[in-house]
Amino acid sequence: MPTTPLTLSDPHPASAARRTSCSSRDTTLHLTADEADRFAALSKTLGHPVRVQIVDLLSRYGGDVCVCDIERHFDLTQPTISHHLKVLREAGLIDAEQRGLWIYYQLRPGTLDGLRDWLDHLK
Amino acid sequence: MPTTPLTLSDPHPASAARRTSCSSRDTTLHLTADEADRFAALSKTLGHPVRVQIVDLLSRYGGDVCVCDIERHFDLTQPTISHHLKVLREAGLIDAEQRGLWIYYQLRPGTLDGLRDWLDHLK
DNA sequence: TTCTTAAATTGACAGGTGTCGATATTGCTG
DNA sequence: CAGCAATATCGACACCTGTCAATTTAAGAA
Repeated sequence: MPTTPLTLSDPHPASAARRTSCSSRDTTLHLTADEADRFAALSKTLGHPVRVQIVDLLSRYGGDVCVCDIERHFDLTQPTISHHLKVLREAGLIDAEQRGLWIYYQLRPGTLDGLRDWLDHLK
Repeated sequence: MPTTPLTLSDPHPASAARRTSCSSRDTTLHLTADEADRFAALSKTLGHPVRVQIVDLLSRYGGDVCVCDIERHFDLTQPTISHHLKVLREAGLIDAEQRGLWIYYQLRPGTLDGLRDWLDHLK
């Protein structure tokens, strides 16, 4: 029987003076789960180069941009572009408006504000 | 035989005055493929709430944070946290430094600058 | 009403992602 | 050296993603 009991349950015993110790800082999370989920979802939406280009295009050409003006820039089929637009729409980043046969897209203002602010204040 | 030939090949004929037309703006992409790829890759890396929290934690606690101080905040197994750290490492967002048995992580400065600037100048 | 065109939807498929349990690696300690 | 503790890696598996061809939907135009 050992004279000193095994302290298997405590990974950072203050009593273990011999140990170099990992300093074990008393960190706490400062983002809520909801904030982290939201930032992650928005980031994921921007996680494809075609969607990055579409967002950039809509940003630069302000008003409304027709789907056919988006499609022409990419070497992808029409359903694939339509899929990326749907991903952006469902994330709340862009809005669609139908005029006649055509559908125009525009950036929805404000959606990226939270993510942008978080990135701006990092480090 | 029709007197007016079918113009199947031209989706936006200037001659079709009767047509409302989608205005067909002369848009061009302003991001290079490399920039879009880079922003997308970084965004993808931030596309998981656990990685968002890890980045935020490392940002707030400046210096070095031990893996065990990261793990305690999540209800996930050690290999899963290790996986997320690897994803962040391989994207160049964080750096690891071993001291004794422990491994300390820190945010690598500058990696997110391009993405941040892009977001800042959107719209 | 029928035709045409723009865009969305569907279904399929290959490849990627997140998670875990099990195992390996590495460094300290006795 | 042997044992232990912190972290990484491996292998498996369910689920998600990007892409395309085929089809559908919806809005003019004839």
